Amino acid sequence: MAITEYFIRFLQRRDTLAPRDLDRLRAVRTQHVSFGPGDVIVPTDRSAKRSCMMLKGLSARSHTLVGRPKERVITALHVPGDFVDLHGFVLAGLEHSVIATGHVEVEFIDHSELTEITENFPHLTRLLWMATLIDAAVHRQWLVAAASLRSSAHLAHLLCEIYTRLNAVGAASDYKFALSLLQRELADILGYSPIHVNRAVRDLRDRGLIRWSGADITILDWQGLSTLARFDPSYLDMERQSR
Amino acid sequence: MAITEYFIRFLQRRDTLAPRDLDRLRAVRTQHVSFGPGDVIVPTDRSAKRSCMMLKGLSARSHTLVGRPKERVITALHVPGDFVDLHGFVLAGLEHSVIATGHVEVEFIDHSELTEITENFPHLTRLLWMATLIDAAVHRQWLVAAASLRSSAHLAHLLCEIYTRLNAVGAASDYKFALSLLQRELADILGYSPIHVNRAVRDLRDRGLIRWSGADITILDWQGLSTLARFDPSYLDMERQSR
DNA sequence: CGGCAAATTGACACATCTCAAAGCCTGTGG
DNA sequence: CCACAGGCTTTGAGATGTGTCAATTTGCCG
Repeated sequence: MAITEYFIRFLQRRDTLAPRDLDRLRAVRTQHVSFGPGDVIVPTDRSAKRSCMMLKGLSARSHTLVGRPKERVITALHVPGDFVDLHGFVLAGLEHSVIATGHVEVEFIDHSELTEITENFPHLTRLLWMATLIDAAVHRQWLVAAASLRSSAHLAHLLCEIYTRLNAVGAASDYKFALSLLQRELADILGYSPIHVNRAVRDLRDRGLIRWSGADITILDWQGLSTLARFDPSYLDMERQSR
Repeated sequence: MAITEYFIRFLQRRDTLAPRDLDRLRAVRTQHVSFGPGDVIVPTDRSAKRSCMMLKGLSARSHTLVGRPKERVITALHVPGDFVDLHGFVLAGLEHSVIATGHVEVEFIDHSELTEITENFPHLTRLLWMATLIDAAVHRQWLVAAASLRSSAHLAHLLCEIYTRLNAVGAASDYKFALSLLQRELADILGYSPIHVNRAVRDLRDRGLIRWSGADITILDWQGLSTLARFDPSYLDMERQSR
């Protein structure tokens, strides 16, 4: 199988891909694999030999604390087109695992391919680097949100971000999207108890900002939701630029 | 001026630098600049032409929220040897500013030098990439700490991390270090009010874990402090490895 | 000595957590 | 087709954590 077009779209939105780079990307060979809810896509491993890219569904980076194996913190979510554990290629390994929330399809890419790209395709290398740096910018925004927003606004921020990211790769439109996350998992993301997440969901519903039934979410009032969340998408770095 | 030896030590601790790479690094030309408390080292700028490396002191990445210019959130701290805004080289710009806390000395490096390195020194490029990914790993750990630790433990985690990072580059030892941060700034880091930070400081003091007078901190009981914080330094990726 | 900014303390309000129970949905087996 | 079981969602009530406001103390610098 060849590399996902979602990822190529992700890059092309942000810079111009030279034909040579594009050809190299399309020549990357991948292994397609499916996962079900809760499955471990990438285990914590100090010696991974491949990285994975999202094709379908939603995955999460899950951390456990020393001495408290039952508590879990989710530090990132990944949508189609995201190169989920590209950082595992450069770091000595992951300090977290990657899990599927809902049905997920991914493509695995051997690190040998990435090494070859970094040896011979400097511009493409910078774009891969950029992809990991956008992840880092998202981490920072989550830190900002955690430090400055109360529960409803914090949840609202997450919803704005996910919709924007899904929309950017063409995986959502019309302010509707599917979010295969349990309230328990939302709690692990936002750092609240599941009960409190529930109250935040109800609050957004009561304010008429969203409709939420099962996994299907509709944003009824984007203006209201993004204002409440003080959402400013510039951290997603979606401008085209020479890098 | 030449590039700081701190940074070379940072890299050499994590991988072996080929003589050719080491020579290239030493040939990087820099501009040395000093800053005082509160000074802006790097403004929010969509078109920065250089990045900065810490030589002395402590700097912070500072975010402001849309519509609330007085509220500030700090999402990262940088110690000597850190390549603070290396990510500004690959991203379209910074979504935050970098400020000095206390007296700071930095070296600025032109992006043209970095471009040249990424075109001709693939292994060195991967190491620069790695440096930005370690920053991202620190972001994730801050997210974990924010979601799972209460005030004293959260503060304890920050102290453990700073000491470990200072110690790793030889800028602190014997469990003593200088922290040029106001309680107000600690509050912006941890996401608490200054008053609550004060309570956390007192708590750690009362438990006999630290001594803290002015900017000088002594960790009296490393074991106790790191256990309270559930601190596990593996996210700092300090193992030597071929990358 | 005086003046400021930071650190500290106390009292009270608000946000969030925990525990417990009830309601809802969905898949399964009879 | 129905009854049931189990997991998720929703709700309530009381405990704990954290924020705000106001005042006092401390430490530094002119």
